[in-house]
Amino acid sequence: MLQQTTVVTVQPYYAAFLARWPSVEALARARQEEVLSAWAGLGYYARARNLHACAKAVAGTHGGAFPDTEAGLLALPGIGPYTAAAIASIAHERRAAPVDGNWERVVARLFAVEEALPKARKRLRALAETLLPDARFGDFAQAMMDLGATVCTPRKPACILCPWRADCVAQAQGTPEAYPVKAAKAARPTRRGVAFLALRADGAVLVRTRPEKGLLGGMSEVPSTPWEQADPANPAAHAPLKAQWQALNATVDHVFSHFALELAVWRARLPATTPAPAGHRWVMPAGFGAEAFPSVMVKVLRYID
DNA sequence: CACCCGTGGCA
DNA sequence: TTGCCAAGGGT
Repeated sequence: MLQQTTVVTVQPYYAAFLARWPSVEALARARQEEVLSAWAGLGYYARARNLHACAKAVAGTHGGAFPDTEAGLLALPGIGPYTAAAIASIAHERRAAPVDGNWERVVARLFAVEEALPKARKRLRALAETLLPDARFGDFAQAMMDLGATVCTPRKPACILCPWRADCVAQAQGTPEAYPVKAAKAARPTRRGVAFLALRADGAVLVRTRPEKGLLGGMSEVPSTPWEQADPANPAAHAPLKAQWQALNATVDHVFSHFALELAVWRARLPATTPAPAGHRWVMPAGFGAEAFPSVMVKVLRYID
């Protein structure tokens, strides 16, 4: 959960997950829809699918115990170099360097690495390994992350408090904030679409499940046109059913990792007897909690009134 | 290797 | 308001 996500954001989700699935076996037995609905709002939903797959792998082929080596951990779904090293060092007290964004920043400043991220990643990792102590690997891993989070911060680092002040090349240069150097980011394009809010007389809303992979994979959504650079040419052609669609005087704005979305909302009211088209289902608001609505869809659903 | 993949808080 | 940033991983 903490991959690219802050502790404050993760906290309530983590507590809810442990309460609902107290063991790896329990999580392995869960259905993916349950896991995704419990993850809804956290983002990067492939993590939820991978976590579930990981639980199944550990419960099934490892007899319920996690591997205790970096290589063994790395073979599990959702566990990459960082997480494998984090578990190996913190849980198993093995000599490993979980190089996260904090480590990268600390190391980049210590050695005044001029190469820009993300290309510098391999170099930073190699430099990080040279810092590893001969004992207390778990403590060291967490100390590095906490040093980056509280002292060697992205802006206004508290160098005066840093135990490595005397060894830090960037500090000696007087420009610690100049590191790590980062490559220019590509501009974030805007995509547009129309969302179709079909409301049945009994209060049910028409919903479908997104494809298993890709953006918001496996999550629930209100049907919509494709999201593309240009305004949708003929939105009605993508409507899930024939109805008196009313274009609302409002748009939903949402920012994803690599594009911004402007979603117009069209709404229609239908008789309580209206059947759900193929691939769709009617869901009462009381059932929304069991759905895996990503944040953008929560915004769309505000226009139910 | 480059790109894809969410969300919310904060300066 | 805009951009940055957060305990990265998969393909």
